[in-house]
Amino acid sequence: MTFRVFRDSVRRSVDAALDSMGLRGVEYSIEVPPDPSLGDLAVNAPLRASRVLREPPGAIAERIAGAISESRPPIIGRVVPHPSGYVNFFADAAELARLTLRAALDPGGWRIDVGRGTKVSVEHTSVNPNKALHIGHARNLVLGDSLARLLSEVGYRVEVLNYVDDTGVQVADVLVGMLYLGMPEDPPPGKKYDAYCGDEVYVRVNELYEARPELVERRREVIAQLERGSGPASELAARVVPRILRAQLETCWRLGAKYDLLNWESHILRSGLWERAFEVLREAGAVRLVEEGELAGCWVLQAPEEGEEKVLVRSDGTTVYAAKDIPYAAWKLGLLGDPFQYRRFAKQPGGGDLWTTDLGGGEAEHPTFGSSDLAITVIDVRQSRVQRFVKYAVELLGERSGRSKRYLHLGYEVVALSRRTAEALGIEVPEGRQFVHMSGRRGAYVNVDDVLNALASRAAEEVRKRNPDARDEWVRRVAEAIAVGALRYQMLRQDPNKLIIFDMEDALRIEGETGPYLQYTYARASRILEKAGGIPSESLGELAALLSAPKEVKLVKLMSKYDMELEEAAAELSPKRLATYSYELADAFNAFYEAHRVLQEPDENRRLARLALVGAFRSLMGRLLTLMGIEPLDRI
RNA sequence: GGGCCCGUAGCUCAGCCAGGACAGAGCGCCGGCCCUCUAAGCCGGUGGCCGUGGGUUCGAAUCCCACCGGGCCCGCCA
Repeated sequence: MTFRVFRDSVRRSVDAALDSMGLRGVEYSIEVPPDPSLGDLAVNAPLRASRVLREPPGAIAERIAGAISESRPPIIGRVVPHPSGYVNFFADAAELARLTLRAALDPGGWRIDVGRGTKVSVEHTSVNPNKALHIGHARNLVLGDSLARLLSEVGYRVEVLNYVDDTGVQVADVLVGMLYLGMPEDPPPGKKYDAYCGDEVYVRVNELYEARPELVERRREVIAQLERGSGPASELAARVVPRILRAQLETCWRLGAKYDLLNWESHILRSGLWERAFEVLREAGAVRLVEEGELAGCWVLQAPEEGEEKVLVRSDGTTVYAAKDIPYAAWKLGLLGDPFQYRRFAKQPGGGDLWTTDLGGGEAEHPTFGSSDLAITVIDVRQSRVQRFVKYAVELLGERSGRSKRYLHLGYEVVALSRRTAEALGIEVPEGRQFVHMSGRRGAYVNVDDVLNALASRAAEEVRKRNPDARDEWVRRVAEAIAVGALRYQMLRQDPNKLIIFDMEDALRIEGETGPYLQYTYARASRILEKAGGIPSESLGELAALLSAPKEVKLVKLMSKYDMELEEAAAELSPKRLATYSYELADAFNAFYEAHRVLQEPDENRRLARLALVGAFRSLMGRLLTLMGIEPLDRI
């Protein structure tokens, strides 16, 4: 409500000026000038108008500026025509500061509601329950969790889902190892259960398939039992899978993620949802039985482009993997009713229950799940093709039921390992390649827990250096928060459609554009406020006018764009923007911090004004960090 | 063969969707700054025919086309 006020005022003033010059209807854009010394906003109307008027842009700029200067609202300061054909506008610094400080310091202020209660489900993480999370999964989790936080902040009702593929090949591999190869169900002492199953059992079993082909047959039987839900493999799975899942969740929670509900593939398989979806798709003519050719006997989905088709039901009557995604997506949007019961699965750190679907007797009282207006699925780009079919199918189901429902695949590129890091792990890197893809089956990956542990011990050194007398418990806790901040920021700042080449040495950096830099800056602000004993709450208006030094003004301006930045980030489903904006803010704060004293400022009013500025910064940075799932720390 | 994504400073990346005023950060490298608000910081310097070639436009890193280089996807696997 602050920079936006300025921008809207500029738009109104320019419209009025154009009107008075007989130029109504000239299209122009409002931009940010390349150099702040030119102005805070620039309008290119003169360039556009010069085509119509056949007059040099510079001259038109002068006329427009003249027309505006006469009567302008207080938020608009100077209006400066530029010979290049722009009219530049300066916000009135005092007015902008007043509005910004007030909004930022008001705990209930700056509420944004573009979601208006629209229900959105965000599915993320969804790691096969047979191994520990590797850093690729971390990218998924961080993207999804940050997006969920962001959407919730701007007024959407968000439901976070985590899909558990408990009937797939990957789980079956682990069960094969335990059932037929004598691998113990319990891990060796000190080994986390998900890491044990993934690093040892899963990898070993996959090594053996080639030498012992009969194991592949065993696996087939295991999968059949899992789908049916009976037999010795199924009984073993009932113990092993939840145990792995809980170990994975420890890592997820460690990273700050929260979920509302676990959706189990086995439940979806037995829910009858697929049969219902299939029925509707067939009636709609989207699915057809192929009569001849290679695909004879298969039911295929025809979509979304001409000639593209995807087999959903094999000629032997079994369904393919993609056919499980469709009923799940339909459930998310409430298109086929709700066949599930629900019960509590776990208590999450920081409060809040994690629920799970159930097919045999849930709890009588439970929140309403599913039935979202928009379903967002966070999965890597390799799934794009399948996701297009899912989107097509489920949106078709929506149309058939006369409801407007949307399905969105939020894709992102995978995380690969740098040559240096891969070689350090003993992974062979082909000549000429700068990176290598991770592979769970081959054991070629970097676990999230290991990265966090390395980061935490690195951070602990630094924290200890600065706080020699602090309690170990405090140092440990702060170092952990810094480790999470570092990893989350790294995963967030990169554009989702760019491959991340993970390098361990690089990842352990906590200087420069990193999460810890933001946390450090936040702590600086916190300490000033702590020592000052509080923020002035009165006469903010007069105090704000004292913030006239360039570095103060620059910081205020950046902060004044908070709501616009959030809305933009939400509209683009781009939590990355939060990372970029936060870094700019921290940068501006540090520049201010180095240039001006706060506590030692001799002029009392100026001191109070700066305190208010620091308080406003701390408040906004704290909110941004929280949205990114990075813990704001008052002291580090 | 078809489709999607990436190519900007030695390295890692912003900026591109909604085209404009000298192309920005971080890391690295060189040189400065702790006089009690945390130097995980700050200031200055170094460094780029924005992959190539066409086109559209008064104007292109940004839009369109072609090409080159790299990645991914195209299974009755999951």
